[in-house]
Amino acid sequence: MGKGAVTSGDVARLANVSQSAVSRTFTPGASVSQSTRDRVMKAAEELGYRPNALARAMISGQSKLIAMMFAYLENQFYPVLLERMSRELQAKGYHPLLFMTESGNQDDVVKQLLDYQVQGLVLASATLSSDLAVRCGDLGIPVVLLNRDIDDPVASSVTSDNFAGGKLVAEHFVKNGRRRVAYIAGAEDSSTNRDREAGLVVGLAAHGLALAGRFCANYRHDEARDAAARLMNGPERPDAIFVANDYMAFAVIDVIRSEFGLRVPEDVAVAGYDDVPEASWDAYQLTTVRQSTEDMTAHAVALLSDQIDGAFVRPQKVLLPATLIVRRSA
Amino acid sequence: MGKGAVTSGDVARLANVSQSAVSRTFTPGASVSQSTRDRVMKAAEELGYRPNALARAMISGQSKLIAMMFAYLENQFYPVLLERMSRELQAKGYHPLLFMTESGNQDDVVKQLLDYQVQGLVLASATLSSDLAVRCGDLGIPVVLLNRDIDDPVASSVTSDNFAGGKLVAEHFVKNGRRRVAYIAGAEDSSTNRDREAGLVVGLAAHGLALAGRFCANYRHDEARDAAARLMNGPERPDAIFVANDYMAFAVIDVIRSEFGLRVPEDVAVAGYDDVPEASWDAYQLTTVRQSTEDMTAHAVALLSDQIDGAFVRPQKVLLPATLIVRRSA
DNA sequence: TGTATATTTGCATACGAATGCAAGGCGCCA
DNA sequence: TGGCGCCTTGCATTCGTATGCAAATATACA
Repeated sequence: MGKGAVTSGDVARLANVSQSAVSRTFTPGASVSQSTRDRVMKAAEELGYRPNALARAMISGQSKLIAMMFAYLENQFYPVLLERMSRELQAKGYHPLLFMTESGNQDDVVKQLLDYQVQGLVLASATLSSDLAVRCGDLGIPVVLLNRDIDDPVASSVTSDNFAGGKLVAEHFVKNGRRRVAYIAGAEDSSTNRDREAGLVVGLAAHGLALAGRFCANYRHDEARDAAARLMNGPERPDAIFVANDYMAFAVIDVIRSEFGLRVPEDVAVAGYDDVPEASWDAYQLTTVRQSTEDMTAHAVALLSDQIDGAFVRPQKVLLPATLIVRRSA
Repeated sequence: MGKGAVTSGDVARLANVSQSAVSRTFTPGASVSQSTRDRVMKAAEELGYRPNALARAMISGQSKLIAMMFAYLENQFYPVLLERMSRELQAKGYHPLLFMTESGNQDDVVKQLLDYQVQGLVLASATLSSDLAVRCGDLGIPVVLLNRDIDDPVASSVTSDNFAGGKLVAEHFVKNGRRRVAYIAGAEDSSTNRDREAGLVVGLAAHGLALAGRFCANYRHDEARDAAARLMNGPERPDAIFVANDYMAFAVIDVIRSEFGLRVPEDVAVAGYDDVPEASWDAYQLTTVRQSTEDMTAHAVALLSDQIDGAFVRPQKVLLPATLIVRRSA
């Protein structure tokens, strides 16, 4: 049918103007008189014309594409982040190009997204390797890390104050009389995990306590179940467990209740991190540290567009406040 | 630095060949001798050259972009779908462009995605308006509906056998002695919801039963809580509730337990639909109807690429089997 | 060795829109 | 009426790559 093949030339012919006039009509701020603009718009409407974003991107160097890389979406925090980011990018006239990475193919993925002349890159799973970000940053593409950070100053990052968050949990546990506090870690090499654990440890130390146990579950649900079981079977059963994120905390609570027949929080208190929507559900009522996805995405988008607009803007590290949300689980 | 501005011309110059030779080297199936290919590849590597996908798309008409539209990602089923779809598209050399729609902006979104010359469209939330699909289909862009369907034959669709699934639930309830079966609906205008309800009603009728209650919760968690409360407070409290999807079923179980202090399934049985990962978690152990996301996405991608490759391929309606997964909740 | 065929190669052009440049139109003021 | 400046407009070129065509080279076969 229409074949979608309506070009600015077609519109120009129908409106009796040059192709440039059509282009200018669709370019905000270009110099066109009201009368030709009207004629062009009328013709465009009649033909159902819309500017080809690819052609436009080529000549202007503005693809309006932003790449978003995720390693997984199982952890409910990431879909929330993805949805918000996408909406805000769209609102600003950008379009998110989604890339799911696997452990082996990160290099390929980066090459692919560069092929599409993306104007920015958002990395949003905690398990992506750091030198990827550096590589893109070197190519002049703004990079924003969401919910993680790396030492290299080439990339911006938006995280909550994970250290403070971990400390809040420690203090809450101690204040409620918990003495044997264990930690279930995410991935050892993630900054997020490191900081949360450090906050917990420091917070406990302030009251003369040390970790009563620790296992790494790599941000995975099944490994979190194993870790919880091992903690509960250990020589010194903990009376409180801080889990590196909510997603794993749900697994921990499940194990404590179903496999050990114990009560949360009476027998074991559990706290998570993120405050995903599911954390407030009755089945878990999870005490957790909230990081505001609104603020995270708003900052991320602002950082991106600032760097895109003004080449002089430097990458920044944004640290958002962490809030303890006390529910029944601790 | 590099500015990413390495073009095929640069490579050609360094390799002492024409720009065409470079282009052909990077075009599978093009005619290049092994020796020039080697020279080109060496030069390309040296300069860090990669073909500009946008320019390539313009000339070849193959953007390799697939638009994916979602209305929301809260329901855990959609992130799963999104992740799988993205991975499979990537594996086939396509790239997913993500669009989140709101009730008001669907028209804008369609225009935007058309601007990017997408080669296919995946609609994956049950609440998206139907004429979107039709409009794109009319423009010659293959459209695949995931987990929903419309009457118009212009769009392909991949759904599970929702009617059969609803019936399975009815039979399971009846077999276990439930007599007062209620239904909590998704959105009234969604085919998925309609079919699941029809299956339930027919299945009950086969045993001389009628619905003991029914509320619509629009696929929303909070509305599902309200609906559950109203059912439980109603004149004839149900002994079983079929909820149109798992996401709402979790809310229903929460209300039954927390607000009414009743047990699932002893007092009220609950069944959902989708078999999202969370359904198998101990806190809910939700009996549900599984629709295989593997099969759904595999079919969706196959339908898309078939239609893209051969313009003669007709849209198809794929119906996947529905399997009852019996867990503790019913 | 010569001719016929297959393979490579470069040239030139196309894709669709944006934009610098210069020419045209208009109004303003003296 | 002439001269100056501003706003519009069209022409031509550009972005980076793919591809039809014809020329050039290599290969096959007699």
